[in-house]
Amino acid sequence: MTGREVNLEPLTLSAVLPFSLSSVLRSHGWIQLAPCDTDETHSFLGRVERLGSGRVVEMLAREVDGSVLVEAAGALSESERVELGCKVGWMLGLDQDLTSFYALARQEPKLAQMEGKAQGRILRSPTLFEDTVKTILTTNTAWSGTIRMVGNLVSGFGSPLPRDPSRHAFPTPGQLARTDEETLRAHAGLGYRAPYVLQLAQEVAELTLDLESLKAADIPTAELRKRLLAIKGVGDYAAANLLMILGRYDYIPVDSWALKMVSHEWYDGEPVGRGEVEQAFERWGEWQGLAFWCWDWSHKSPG
DNA sequence: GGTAGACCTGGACGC
DNA sequence: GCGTCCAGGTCTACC
Repeated sequence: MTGREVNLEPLTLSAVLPFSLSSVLRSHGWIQLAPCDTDETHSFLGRVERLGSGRVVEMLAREVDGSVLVEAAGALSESERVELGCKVGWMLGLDQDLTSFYALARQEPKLAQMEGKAQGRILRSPTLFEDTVKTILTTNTAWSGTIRMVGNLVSGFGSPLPRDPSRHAFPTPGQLARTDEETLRAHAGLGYRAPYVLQLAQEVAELTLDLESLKAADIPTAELRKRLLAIKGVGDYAAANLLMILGRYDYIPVDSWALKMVSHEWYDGEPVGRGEVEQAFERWGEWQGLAFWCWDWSHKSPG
């Protein structure tokens, strides 16, 4: 990221401690997906963001003395500043309090490092819509495929940054809803996932699906999971992944990587199934997804 | 409720 | 360079 013109009116956000920006950015691969941006040391979160007004801005968040400083290129109105602050606060989980989990994690050598490193927050997108699309695009493909598909969506359908039209924001539901299945399938390279993404975008754009309300829905995790599973293209793995993003850790996103890790951790590399993964973390109850996610695995997977 | 096959793409591999 | 095989979750049809 070069030639960044970030200035004017920085916004300071406080976080529930302990907090580490680099720990959040390293929490999973989302930071590698467009339109997010960082450096090798994960010292900042950069992003091209489309605000509610339709204005597209370049934002940058840094950690300064345990707080988060948010800057945008160009002056923002007060409402735009509030919106940007809310988005960054949600993305970084600044109000998440993991105190009770850390108390349990201290007793487990494989998790004891978490509190000291301020681990446990999982990087989110500003909207659950974006996270759902990205999660669908992680299924049944290699990570390189996910990067490619998300990149195609952003560059092909997202609003361009005025001062650098080669960079784009993540497309809104309306922008994706206006395209068609064949374009998503062939040109964006989504393959069979195209109808899933298109249907999701159309339902959100037409307000028949209120995804964002699930962020604060005061309902049991099992009910929340049911609603996520009702989305075409979202199965057990994707639902568990989205629940983790929503701060619900009752389910484990069991994918092929999870099976491999558990196999090497407890079964001498012998093949295991979903049951063995769930059994391994059952004792963590409402925190099992987070314990799984942050586990210090003995088997180090390449990449 | 469980299972098999199809879906789509990129990468690895053999020729 | 080309063809084949495989990995990766979810959906649908079927039992």
